[in-house]
Amino acid sequence: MPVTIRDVARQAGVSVKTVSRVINGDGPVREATRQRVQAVIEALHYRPNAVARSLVTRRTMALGLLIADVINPFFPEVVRGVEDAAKVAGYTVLLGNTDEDPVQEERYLALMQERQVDGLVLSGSRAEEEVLRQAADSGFWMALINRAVHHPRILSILVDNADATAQATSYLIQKGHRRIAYLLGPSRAEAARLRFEGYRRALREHGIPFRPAYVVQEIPRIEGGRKAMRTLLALPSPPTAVVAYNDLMAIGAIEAVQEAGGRVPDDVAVIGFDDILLAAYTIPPLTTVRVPKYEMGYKAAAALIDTIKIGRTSPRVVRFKGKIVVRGSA
Amino acid sequence: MPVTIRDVARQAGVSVKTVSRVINGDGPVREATRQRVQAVIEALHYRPNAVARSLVTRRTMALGLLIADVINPFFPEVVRGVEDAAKVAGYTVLLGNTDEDPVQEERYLALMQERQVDGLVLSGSRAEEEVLRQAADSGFWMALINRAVHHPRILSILVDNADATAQATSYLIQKGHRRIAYLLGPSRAEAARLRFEGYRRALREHGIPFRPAYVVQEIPRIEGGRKAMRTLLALPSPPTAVVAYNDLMAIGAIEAVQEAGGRVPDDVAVIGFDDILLAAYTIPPLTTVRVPKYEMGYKAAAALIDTIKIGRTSPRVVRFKGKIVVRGSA
DNA sequence: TTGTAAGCGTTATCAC
DNA sequence: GTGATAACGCTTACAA
Repeated sequence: MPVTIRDVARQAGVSVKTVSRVINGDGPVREATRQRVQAVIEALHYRPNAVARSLVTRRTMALGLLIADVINPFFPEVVRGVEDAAKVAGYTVLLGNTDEDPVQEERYLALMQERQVDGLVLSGSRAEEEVLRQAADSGFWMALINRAVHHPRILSILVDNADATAQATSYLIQKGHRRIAYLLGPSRAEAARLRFEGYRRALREHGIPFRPAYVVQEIPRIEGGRKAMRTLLALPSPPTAVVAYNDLMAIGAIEAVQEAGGRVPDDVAVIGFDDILLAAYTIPPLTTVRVPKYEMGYKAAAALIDTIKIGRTSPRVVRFKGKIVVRGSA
Repeated sequence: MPVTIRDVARQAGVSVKTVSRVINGDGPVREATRQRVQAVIEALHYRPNAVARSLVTRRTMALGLLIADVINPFFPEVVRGVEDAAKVAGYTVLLGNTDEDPVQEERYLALMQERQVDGLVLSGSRAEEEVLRQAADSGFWMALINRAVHHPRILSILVDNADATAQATSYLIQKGHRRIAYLLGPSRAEAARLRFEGYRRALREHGIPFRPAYVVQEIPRIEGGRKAMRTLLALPSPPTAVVAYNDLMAIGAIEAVQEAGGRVPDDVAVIGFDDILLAAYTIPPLTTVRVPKYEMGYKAAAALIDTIKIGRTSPRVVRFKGKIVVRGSA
């Protein structure tokens, strides 16, 4: 039988309310009483039951965290950022992997609501906007990383996807490239759309015509990048440079070029996005856009917690800047 | 105001118990009643409050998961394994990073108990054995990954650290190496002791004298490996091969050799442990011992859940085999 | 097949 | 300063 607040009260010869006061350090308690209660708490190894507390306070001091997949090297840093911010504020994190599957994400969303988490951080979210809106309407606080949804209970933590990709593309153009391809990510992802937009904008600004054949969409993994690059290489006039939706695809692209007997960056320059750990270790090391993943996770959780505390989102959107990291692939 | 089981009952013109029966699909309910209740549940968007349920059932259907650090490439796969097994069984995962710090780990342990998780999975655990024992004594179920503690409520999920390292060392010996160094991990880690033991055993079995100067202890990161290797390289008679506690140290060692103008594996052969994603992408790609991280995480959670269900650990220890993956570094 | 009442372990209300 | 007592939203006897 676990020891309860009642046991402590009885043992200390006080009421439960007094014990509660001692635990939470709120209401007034005579010092002598406090010490006596404290002693009993330690003697009995009493631990307050957070479940019972949550039932009455209506707060679980827990945050849900839904990510696409921890094994995907983009997410661990986000997770760590969220966890650190949560810890600082006394919150616990409930983790779920959604595999970029709207159905799984929605299922988890419902689960998190049942579990009464005080707020939810979503990274790699692919659920229908309507579903997110509905959850928010029902009183749920959310922070979206790399996705924007305009709603008074939804916070968005963004990186300047379009600008950063435009910069990366311009960088290639300045290096003399004209035949620049784009490896497109999943169309459900807002980030994918925005990055692609940045690519097109840079082309436009430099007066380089957009060629649909230079855009290949694939799954945002190494295999996807490899496959996409093979397609591009088979073109009558293959590109001399490639901008990828993310590092994983970029790495796959490098592999495909090398498999085909080409050299990177001499034959084909490759530039990625995210700056995952692996990026520094490929051959050649990947030139990419660094996304402040940890910081974004931290900020998402910290801002969400603030939001919950004050009862409104302010600010509604936080923007981070991506930064080109020039290494060997472009 | 959130809608409760009472609201549903009132609206459907039945008792709360009947609604409860419909939700949980237990007791007998007339089909017509069931449908009526179900309709009201949907109309009202009713979601049972898991906190209230947990308070009375005394089960949270939640597992705690304490790891050293999600950013350390060893852990994401473990996390994913745990999460997948938990999901299958209807459990939720509460995540915590302990940074291999006993103090933080113990703090989390207490927190998880307050939160009433049904069981706890620990990977990269560094808490005092006494602390774990005490938690177990107080009725807490635990699964330890890569650490053995003999206790009726503690499950251990192990990889054959000693054997696998002995194999790796023997592999080097068979390749003709005689001056083989060892990069030792954190002495608090049981895995570190066991792997080191395997190294010594292999040496002994092949009649190669053990040289203390060939053992360097460092933090189990890339920097640690680099530092340790530099020390070894400065020896009057430096080793021609190195076995590392983990891949991160091995990667650092490779870097140190190359920095010093040496070639891997020609001048110094390097062999790691774990087989993290990065291992396949270093130059040269790392020869290492593959540890079934995902499987160990999955098994830990699955076995823990079984254990909770039947009320006893059976079996008490699960052993996995490491397997040498020969790539380019040895 | 359905309902009533008690109680899970806390905190909140309001009196003393 | 301190203590009864009523919630919180649900499940579990036990009745009906």
